Amino acid sequence: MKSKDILVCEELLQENGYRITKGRVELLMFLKQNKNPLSAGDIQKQMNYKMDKVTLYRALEDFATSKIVVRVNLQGASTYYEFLHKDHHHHHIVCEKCGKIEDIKNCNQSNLQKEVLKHSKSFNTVNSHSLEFFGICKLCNKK
Amino acid sequence: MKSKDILVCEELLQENGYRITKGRVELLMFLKQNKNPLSAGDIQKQMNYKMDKVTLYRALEDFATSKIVVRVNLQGASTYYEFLHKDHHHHHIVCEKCGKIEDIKNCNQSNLQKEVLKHSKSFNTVNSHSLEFFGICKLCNKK
DNA sequence: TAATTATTGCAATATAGTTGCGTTAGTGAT
DNA sequence: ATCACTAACGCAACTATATTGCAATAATTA
Repeated sequence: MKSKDILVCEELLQENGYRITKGRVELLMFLKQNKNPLSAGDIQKQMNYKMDKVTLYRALEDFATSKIVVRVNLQGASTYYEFLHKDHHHHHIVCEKCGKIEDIKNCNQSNLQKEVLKHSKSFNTVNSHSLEFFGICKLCNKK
Repeated sequence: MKSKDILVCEELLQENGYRITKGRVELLMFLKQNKNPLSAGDIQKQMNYKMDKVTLYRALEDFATSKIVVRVNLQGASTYYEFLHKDHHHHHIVCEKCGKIEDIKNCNQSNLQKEVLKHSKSFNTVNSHSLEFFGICKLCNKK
């Protein structure tokens, strides 16, 4: 019998018009179970199911377009990906020494975006925003 | 006689312990006069004074460390750089169609960062944050 | 002016992400 | 079940972004 997680992921794929392939189900499960944002490289290394990087990038691109996953821009070279748990909109704070990431949950999204529109001259639509904090975690500060 | 801009840039270099070289002065002037965040590629193409990309990256790295310039993470492959005009802390909204960038000035920085510390379990220091909005500008919306 | 060393440019390399294309395998219709 | 259609896949090659090592150059200090 299939686990609930598999079923949820398969449904997500179907709802968005994708085929239910082993690779995409595994990828979604992996992202869903991972609390932190992960780069494509992280995913390739850490996921048990192995897929070509091209396949991985194409799947991530599709998932981002369909808003199944969120792209996160932190400092550094690569883009990070995070499963989108609905009604859990959040941001991150990253430790500049050890890379630790914590979620920041209090973000009044619609207020923030309304404020922007109130002050903007040339924009009348805000689709998304990224908000990330950079600092030093308590552990690194002790050292 | 030297322009005021040159003098300001030379002073910035000196204050931060860098040598006053043609390249670094030209680069700082170029960034200072450019209102939008620019990628390393943009800078190489648009700046009259030509420098090797390695030299450029090393200068930008130094300037970011000394907080003479700010690194901006937008969507897309490259890091953007912006001259740091003191007391003009701001963020950006980027048009997802045409790439137009507008500054967003109302950001209560210290409030935002205090809020984060209030809610964070494992952090006690916030050094910086990035906040970028993505949407569609009025012109693109008309089309 | 000489000594010191930051800065520069070149070549090579690393890392992230993309494109083209032929093959494989889900899906929906028969 | 089988077939036709085409999304998804994997490989090779490629592009873009950024970094490292090293020898040459030039800004600064003594």
